[in-house]
Amino acid sequence: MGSKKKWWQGKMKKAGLRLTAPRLSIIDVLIHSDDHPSAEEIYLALRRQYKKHTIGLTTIYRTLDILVQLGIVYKFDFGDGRTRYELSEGPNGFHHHHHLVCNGCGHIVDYTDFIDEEKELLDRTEKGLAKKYNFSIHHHLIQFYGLCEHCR
Amino acid sequence: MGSKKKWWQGKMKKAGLRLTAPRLSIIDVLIHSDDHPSAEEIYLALRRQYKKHTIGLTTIYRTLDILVQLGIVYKFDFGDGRTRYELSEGPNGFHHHHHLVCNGCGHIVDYTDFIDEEKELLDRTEKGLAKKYNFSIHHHLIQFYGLCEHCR
DNA sequence: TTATTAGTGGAAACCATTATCAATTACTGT
DNA sequence: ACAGTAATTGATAATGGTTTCCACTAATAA
Repeated sequence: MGSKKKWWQGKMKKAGLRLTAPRLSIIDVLIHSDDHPSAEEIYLALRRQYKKHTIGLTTIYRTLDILVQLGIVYKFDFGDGRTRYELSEGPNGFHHHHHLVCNGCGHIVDYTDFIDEEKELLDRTEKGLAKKYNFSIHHHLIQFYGLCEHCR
Repeated sequence: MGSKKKWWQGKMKKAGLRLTAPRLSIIDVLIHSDDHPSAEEIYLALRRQYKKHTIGLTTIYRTLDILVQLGIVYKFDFGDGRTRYELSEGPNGFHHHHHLVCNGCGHIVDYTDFIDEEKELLDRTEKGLAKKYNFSIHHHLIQFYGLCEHCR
């Protein structure tokens, strides 16, 4: 076993941030979550996990902000009034996907189909936009909205 | 000049909604706006316009909700803590665009470049997703995030 | 016109997020 | 290991965008 470092730890260290227990726990929740928890959902998950010492909601929000800044976490608004979060890469590497949102029940599908074609076009678009509008582009967001079979 | 009906009026009528003065005013603000006003900005614009009778903020929110339901208006979250709105079609037809958002100052560029290529791929993706996940897809959202030249 | 129903808007409530600040904790150099 | 120092935490209070309530008004139907 080599010294397999968790990829986000390097980023945090480099930014001069401490690897505190709350921060690591929050990332841990995100790793073990297969959807897009809100700050409160993360808070509740941590409460369940560590009965004794609760991590304050304030800390959750603060930490998520930091992680978003560092690009470790992505931030989404699916229109249900709360911000939702997900890890930008899976625990052991990249796993890019986009979202399909049901306007009826709020159900969200993470799809990876078509990602390659999309990615190719997005890269091209990104370069074009960056040049024309003099932006440095860091990331993009694609969502499709509609109704799932149950809400049809 | 034929009987050129405002396209949204048909949609509203068909939905059994009344074409009241407040509703028409709100759409009017959207028509004459070249950016993405929030509910409050629309409220203030109307206040400026009609000194006498103010249209309540409640009505603005309610009406926007309805217009979003009907697909007359699109709803966006650019991450500045308020929901923003724009007409889904220009006053006399279609004018599809996507958004480029500066994370520094919040400046937003509406771009139409690359839209054709994007559209072609999106249509294809949309069909594929609809079939595979059994969704009926109504619309999509694409945003690029980065830093503009001033915030670089 | 009257009856009926849809729409309005001020005030109060709601609730996700942010600011405050005293107490705690992680890292540094010794 | 230890103390010094600056970053971090978290309970509480405040903020602010959005919704709810509900009595009043305006539009359509009979």
